[in-house]
Amino acid sequence: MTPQAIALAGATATGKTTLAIAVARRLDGEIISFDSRQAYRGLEIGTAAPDSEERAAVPHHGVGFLEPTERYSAGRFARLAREWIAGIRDRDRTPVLAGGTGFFLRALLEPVFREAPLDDERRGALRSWLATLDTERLRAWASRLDPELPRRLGELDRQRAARSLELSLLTGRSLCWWQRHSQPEAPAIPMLVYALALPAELHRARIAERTRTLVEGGWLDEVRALEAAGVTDAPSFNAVGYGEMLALSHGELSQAEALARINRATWAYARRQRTWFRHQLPADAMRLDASEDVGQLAQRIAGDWRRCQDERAGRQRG
RNA sequence: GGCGCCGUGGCCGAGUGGUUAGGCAGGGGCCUGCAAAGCCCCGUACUCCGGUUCGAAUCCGGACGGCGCCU
Repeated sequence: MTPQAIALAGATATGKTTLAIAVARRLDGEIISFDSRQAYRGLEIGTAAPDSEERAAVPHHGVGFLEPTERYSAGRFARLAREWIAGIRDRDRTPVLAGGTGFFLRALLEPVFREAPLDDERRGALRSWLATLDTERLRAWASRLDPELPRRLGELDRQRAARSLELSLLTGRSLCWWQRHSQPEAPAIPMLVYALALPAELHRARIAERTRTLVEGGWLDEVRALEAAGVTDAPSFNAVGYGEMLALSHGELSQAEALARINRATWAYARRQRTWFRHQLPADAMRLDASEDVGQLAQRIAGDWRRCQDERAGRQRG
């Protein structure tokens, strides 16, 4: 299957943005971010989203386009990304996906099932009601209506229990039923997938450096603007570090303490990403050492891509 | 030199004769529409040496180390 796009997956602070731009430059590409927080307008600084210079150099999609109060999800991302990819290919350019939200990337590689249309109001009402129940209750109820799920996942956490309940209650079919019987929402998109990884010690150093850079880049002002806009309880605001920066702004934390906490939280997040990319990527994903020279990495990726495209051209001729 | 206090896993820190304290840090893992989210799992430590006791991190003695005060 000829790949239709390139995907660069990597944990925070692993150099995806820079590499993506280097690759896009070589292949006349456009970048699609699969990052659940860089998508928000007004959180670009603290999420280390590509800056205006980078975005001027290469067209970007999926960055800074959502209101902080909006909800993003794997399904929504996948629908948007399919359009972006189609558009880029229509323009005879190369889609270069880059990001750290592995779950979003998967929604393209192994599309989620097509769900019966749910009434947003009923769904919202149900969610708020479920939010009031304690975890034990949710878990027991979800397991009763969807007994296969706990067998597969082990003891359910409340987020998954609530999701399962939402489907059982609103559609009369369990999550597992849908997964088995419903068609994928769209065909899978074949991609050349690369996983960027850094040795742990270096990775930690990069994270500390990144935190410092973000603060120097005006993170505090960004957080104050969000507070002034009254969105500190919006879905976007639980991005790493924003709570700490708010506390710093209020004088509840010293700058040193805030930075230390943010580093810890970022590392905890990076660890989860490392685990995801270690086990959840397609088996043919290629591993890259992100400490190598960006130019050489980009060179190699561009070479792989051209080879794939040439093979297709060859097949078509022959 | 004398007197007093203290000595718990990487760190903090409970525990005063017989249950895995706990927190932080660290590591591993899960993941089908909230994913920068939500979860799960992992360390038998008590400075050392003797003694008392059926049994000691917990009591007694000594050594060593730290802190404080005194001369």
